[in-house]
Amino acid sequence: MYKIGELAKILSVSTDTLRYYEKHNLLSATNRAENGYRLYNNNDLRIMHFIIRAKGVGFSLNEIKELLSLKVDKESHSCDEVKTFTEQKLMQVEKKITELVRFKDSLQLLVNACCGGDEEATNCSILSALENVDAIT
Amino acid sequence: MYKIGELAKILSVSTDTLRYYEKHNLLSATNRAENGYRLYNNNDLRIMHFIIRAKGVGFSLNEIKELLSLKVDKESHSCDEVKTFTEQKLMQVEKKITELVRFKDSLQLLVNACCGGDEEATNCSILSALENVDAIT
DNA sequence: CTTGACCTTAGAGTCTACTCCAAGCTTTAT
DNA sequence: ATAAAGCTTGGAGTAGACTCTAAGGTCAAG
Repeated sequence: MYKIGELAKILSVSTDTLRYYEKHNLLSATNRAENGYRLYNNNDLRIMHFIIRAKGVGFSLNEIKELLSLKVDKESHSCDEVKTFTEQKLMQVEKKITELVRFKDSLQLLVNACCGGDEEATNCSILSALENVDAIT
Repeated sequence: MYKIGELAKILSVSTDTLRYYEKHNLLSATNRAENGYRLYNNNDLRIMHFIIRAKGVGFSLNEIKELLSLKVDKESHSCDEVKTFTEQKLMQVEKKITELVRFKDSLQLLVNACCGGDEEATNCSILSALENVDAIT
């Protein structure tokens, strides 16, 4: 069990952020100590890792909340509903991956083309690198 | 040459957004008509595509501005400086790709594992899917 | 047994990235 | 020729995601 400050340190986020996420129903501490302190367990840690990763690749907290609430059970969502929603997200993620790979290629091109040789290149920007990638695509 | 409204339509953004980017030095229209209207060309269009893509995969406008200003020339940055900066970004992008692939695997797992069979799964969440992926990683 | 670090809540403040509004000029359609 | 649509600027307003402040309770170390 981690106190809020301990979890925050492990994750390199602020305690305020953790309380903010709780307030907005992304993650609440599994239980509380008798003194009222929040107590987080390893599952909470895992969820936070997920949130941080998802945020890093461009998902909003609302989207992340939706993803976290994805559960197949009789009361809430049917299997088909979850499947449809998830497949949509899957397509989004695949698109992001494609774009990142393209992005990566541009950067790689910039490093190689502009700084590969001995002499200094004088007119070498991310945009001219992108131009080439766009031409290929 | 596109007027601001035309470019906005092509890109599915608002004219306000284009003016906002100009104000914050991400992209200014290449020239102006005699009446003062902004006129954008295909290069501007290309830059906007880059901005939109970069934003979609989690880069902030400031980071994007930095990327766009990457140019190798004597006055501003040396080849080595650009190379170092770009390689850092490259690592960031590679990390994002790894995370997205992992993310994708989780979602795939959710679709397959929870909705593959005929009967309804009752305890099937993105988190249990993630648990498996984490176990592999 | 008190000092300092850490915890609580409630609420205010900040930064980013838009988004909207007002007042006025230009262009296009009827 | 006049109205609607689109452009200009400057500035205000908003949503999302924190971040900070105040006022107070808890706990380990000296």
